[in-house]
Amino acid sequence: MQIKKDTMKNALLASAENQFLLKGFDKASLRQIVKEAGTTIGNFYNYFDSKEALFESLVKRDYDSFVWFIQNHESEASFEELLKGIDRQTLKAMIKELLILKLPNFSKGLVLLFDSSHGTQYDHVKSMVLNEVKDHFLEHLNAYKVVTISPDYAQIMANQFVQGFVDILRYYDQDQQKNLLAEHILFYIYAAMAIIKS
Amino acid sequence: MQIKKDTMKNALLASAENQFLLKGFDKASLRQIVKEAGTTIGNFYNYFDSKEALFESLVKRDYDSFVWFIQNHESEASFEELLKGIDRQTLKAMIKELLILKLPNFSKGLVLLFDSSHGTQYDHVKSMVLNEVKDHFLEHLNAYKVVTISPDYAQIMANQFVQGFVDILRYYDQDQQKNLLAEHILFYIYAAMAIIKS
Amino acid sequence: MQIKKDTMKNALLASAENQFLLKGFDKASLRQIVKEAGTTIGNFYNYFDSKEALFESLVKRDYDSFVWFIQNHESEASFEELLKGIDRQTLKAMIKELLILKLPNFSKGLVLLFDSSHGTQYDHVKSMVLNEVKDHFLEHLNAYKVVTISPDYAQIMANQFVQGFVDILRYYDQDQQKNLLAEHILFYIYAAMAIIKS
Amino acid sequence: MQIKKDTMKNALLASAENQFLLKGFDKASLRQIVKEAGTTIGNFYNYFDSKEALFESLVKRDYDSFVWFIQNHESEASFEELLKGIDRQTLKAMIKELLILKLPNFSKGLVLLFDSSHGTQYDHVKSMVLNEVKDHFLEHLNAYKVVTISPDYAQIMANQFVQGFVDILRYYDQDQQKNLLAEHILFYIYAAMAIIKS
DNA sequence: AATGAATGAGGGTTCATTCAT
DNA sequence: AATGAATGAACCCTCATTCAT
Repeated sequence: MQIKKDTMKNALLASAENQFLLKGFDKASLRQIVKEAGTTIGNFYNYFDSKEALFESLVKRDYDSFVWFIQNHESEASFEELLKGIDRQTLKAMIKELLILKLPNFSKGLVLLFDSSHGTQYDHVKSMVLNEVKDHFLEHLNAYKVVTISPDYAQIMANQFVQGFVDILRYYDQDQQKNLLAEHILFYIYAAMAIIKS
Repeated sequence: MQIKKDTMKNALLASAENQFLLKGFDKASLRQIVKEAGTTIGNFYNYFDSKEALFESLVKRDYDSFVWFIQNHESEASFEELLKGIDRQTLKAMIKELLILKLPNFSKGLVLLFDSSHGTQYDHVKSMVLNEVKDHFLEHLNAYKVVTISPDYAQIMANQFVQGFVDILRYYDQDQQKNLLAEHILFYIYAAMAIIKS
Repeated sequence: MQIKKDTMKNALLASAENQFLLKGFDKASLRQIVKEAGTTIGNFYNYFDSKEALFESLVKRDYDSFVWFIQNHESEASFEELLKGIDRQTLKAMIKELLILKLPNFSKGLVLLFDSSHGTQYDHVKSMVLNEVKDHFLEHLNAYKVVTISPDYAQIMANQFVQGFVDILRYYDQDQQKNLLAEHILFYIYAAMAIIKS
Repeated sequence: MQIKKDTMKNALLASAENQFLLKGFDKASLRQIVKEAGTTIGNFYNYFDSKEALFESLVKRDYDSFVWFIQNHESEASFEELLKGIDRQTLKAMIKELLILKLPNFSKGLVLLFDSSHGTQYDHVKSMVLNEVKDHFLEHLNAYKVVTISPDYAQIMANQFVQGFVDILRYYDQDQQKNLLAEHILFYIYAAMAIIKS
């Protein structure tokens, strides 16, 4: 019984993830989700209380991981030190190691959270994170008295950074994610350094 | 009760722009749009043939400008030459001048085109442009034999670049746009140069 | 002024006749009618009080003629006498002459009255006439003690007869109408005679 | 509140048949249909995919039967032979037997098909059949060198014949249909013979 | 005489959710 | 655990009609 139940629940979660990623929360239709999972509308409500609860199920674990990460990550002040005279390849390897150590393993939940949550209680998460990231950027830039980047563009930069982050989670599996994330972070570090030196 | 034609039409266009930007084409409801414009659904159809025609009205001019720009812009090969020994401030000024000369004045239409057109005939525009930009990036990178950036990340970079571009158009008025766009382009040039040199 | 007014009114009547014949009263749209007449919805109401009044204008004269004809036509008892030994060609010519003398000149108004009046006050006309014709048929058949035709079929026959009558008015101009109507009546006379004799 | 599935579906089909016969496909409203069936619009879509699918449900079987009949009916050339010297009663009995053998049992579907299908995919059926019947008439008339019936009137005759056919299906149950159809056909045979002999 | 803006009711359809079975 | 019937609100759109200009 228990096994049977989980099979159905997982099928629903899988087709929901697919539909939510494809169309977003609001435009994904329950009818399509249950059809893809091979069951009926009525039965769906034996497993989840609502469409929103279904979304929450997909997102909760990643959301919690993410909140934990945000609250516990230490400043990567060390990064700047690493920059002196270290070649690109080595630096990238170090970043990757750090990511593997510190970054939780995210699944598609985080993508849903950022790009498909319009209409849910998680609606605000993306803009919250964006602000966080923007402040982080501004802090670093101020530390180096980089007046060459306007606060306006810092906001835009933050949005781009997050967009890249989400794209990596969206389109690549966990093997490739850490690699691309390292490349991603490196891109911003190099860019920042180049501007600082200019 | 009789309102001059253009007044009502503009009110409809304004509230439509607002709603489309907020919720996207599909999720924006005519009822909300006409309510915001202070009229009724029936009257809406005295001004526009359909919801899609309304969207097109908001988007057409920018779309045409954009297509013209894409087809007529010359390669900015000159950019690379400019990099040798020119200081940041001067370079940014030069880019800004180029933008003022070559880039059409876009309004929010382009933002709608890129971020709110799901469900319309312009659905495909964003992915087309993304591909174009990605190819452009790959071309430049290949020219310098930059093997340090993976093709996968080039795609992600393209998406970020466009995202930044759209954000600038979305949140800033035309006075600030050219300035921020110059900063935006400069950011990618510096980043690219730093990576090439690494 | 007067001339101008009539021109517009006639244009409206013409396009209305066209649309009503094409789609029937209910499904013909005022928008299409005024468009075809080269004017606007608002202006339409300077000429007619309502859609129904427009229909009435098209139908009134024929309706009155028809009512007058129904009430004043004498029994064509003479028809039966004519049958004895008269050849077809002569008979048809005589019927045609009678039609020319007695039958009003109908335009498309009668067609509208019969086949396009669903939703108007003339809705009932067709069934009224059908009953009249059916009774007429039954009367003649009873006179000859024709038990070979069931009352049920008399009703059906009446409907067919009227259908043929309307088709002739609908698809042919006034030159051909009298000719075809004679052929039509002759058809029923011959059929009746054949059955009586059988 | 739960009604067994077939009960509701049949109620919907019944009220739909009623409304379609009364007003035709386009003018019949789903709201009225569901009201008559004692349910709601939303529930209607649990039973049928669309208004058109509902119509198709009412019409499909008769349409298929009819197409089969049209394609497989052999020329009734034998009819003419039967005419020589056979009395009316016997002839009618023979026709009726033939109908019972060869003609499918039609319900109201065929009536809908002919008289209420404007706006559906079956829109063309009636005019197709009319042409078929007209050609059939012309063929027989030509065979006997009947120049006394004009091609114009053959068309009108065809329309009347079909009208009678549909009326019989519309207003009578299956017991009476075959009987009246025999009478109907006989009427046209006698009429034709009388004209030929004239 | 003419325009077209404004209204309100109704058209077919989709949706998430509830509930009897 | 599973079915799908039932609900009611919302979707985009069309209609005849009214009225200010």
